Amino acid sequence: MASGKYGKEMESLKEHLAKHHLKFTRQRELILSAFLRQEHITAEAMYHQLAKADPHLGLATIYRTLNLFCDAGIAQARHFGSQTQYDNVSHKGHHDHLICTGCGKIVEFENCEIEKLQEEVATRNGFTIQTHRLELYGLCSRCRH
Amino acid sequence: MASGKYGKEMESLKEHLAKHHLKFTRQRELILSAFLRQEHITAEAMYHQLAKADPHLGLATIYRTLNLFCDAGIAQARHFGSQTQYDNVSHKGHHDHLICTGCGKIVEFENCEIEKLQEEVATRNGFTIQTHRLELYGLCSRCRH
DNA sequence: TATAATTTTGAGACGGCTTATCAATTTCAA
DNA sequence: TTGAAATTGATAAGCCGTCTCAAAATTATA
Repeated sequence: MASGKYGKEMESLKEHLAKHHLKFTRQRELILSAFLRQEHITAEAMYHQLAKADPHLGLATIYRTLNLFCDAGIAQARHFGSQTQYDNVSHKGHHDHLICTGCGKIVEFENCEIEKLQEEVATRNGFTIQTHRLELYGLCSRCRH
Repeated sequence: MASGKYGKEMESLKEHLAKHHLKFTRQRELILSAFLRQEHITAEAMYHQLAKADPHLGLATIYRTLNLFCDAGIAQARHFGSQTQYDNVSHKGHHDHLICTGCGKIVEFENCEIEKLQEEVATRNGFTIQTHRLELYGLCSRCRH
């Protein structure tokens, strides 16, 4: 099965495409393969990164495709400064962000206890968690001075 | 003392103005009074809200002033969607959100244990938290069936 | 108080990031 | 294979926030 090539993300994408009568294209496959190698990336960065693989790939297509990934639950958009970061949910599943409001530095962290408490909160409210977003904004040690 | 009218925020602002040789203006007072009534607001929303009080107040002035509040520690900018939300720092009773990906239902919750763990994570990484954002995405009990 | 120096304002121009448009191309089901 | 439907690339358009600058307001100085 060709779709096994990129693992569960490809499955998620194909499922989403089928469900919404969308098509599987060369560009979408290319962008997915590149995206899965990242923890998070901007559309612009991906545009430059893929310029060699396909010089004609348009920036609009990258934006559209990354947004498609968000709809399919593979990516998650995060706004910082004036740009949008597209996070790889599979990497992210267990890592959240500490974001310095001074210099923009981003530190990733994991905390099982927090995740466990999140599950409890969800269960208490009758929810089944699919994904989450936790961002702590503050000043890093350097910017505090 | 006239500056007591809006409490400690006015003190913070005047202190900041004095320190940086900036001036206290009618517009800054107006915008501060409106800002303090909000938990968070966008520049655009404030523009419309103040249109009656002062039809000539410019949008640029609102942006400049909200950014000034950030510098003075009264407000905190946070990017949400394509817009910037200016959070009122003095309102720290912030709640987090459970969001149903099926029907869009939003449930607010608070969890002190999670907050405590967040503080720990931040401290361990040398950060001082100013604010945070926690969103749990999943299916509510109704949408799961 | 009058005057001078400095800052702020408002209106609109501008720039960066993202989305919309549309003709040509590609995909996919029949 | 064929035709309907979706996608693409190029670029125009849009949105948000900042910058510019002359006029106005505020503060310091005399």
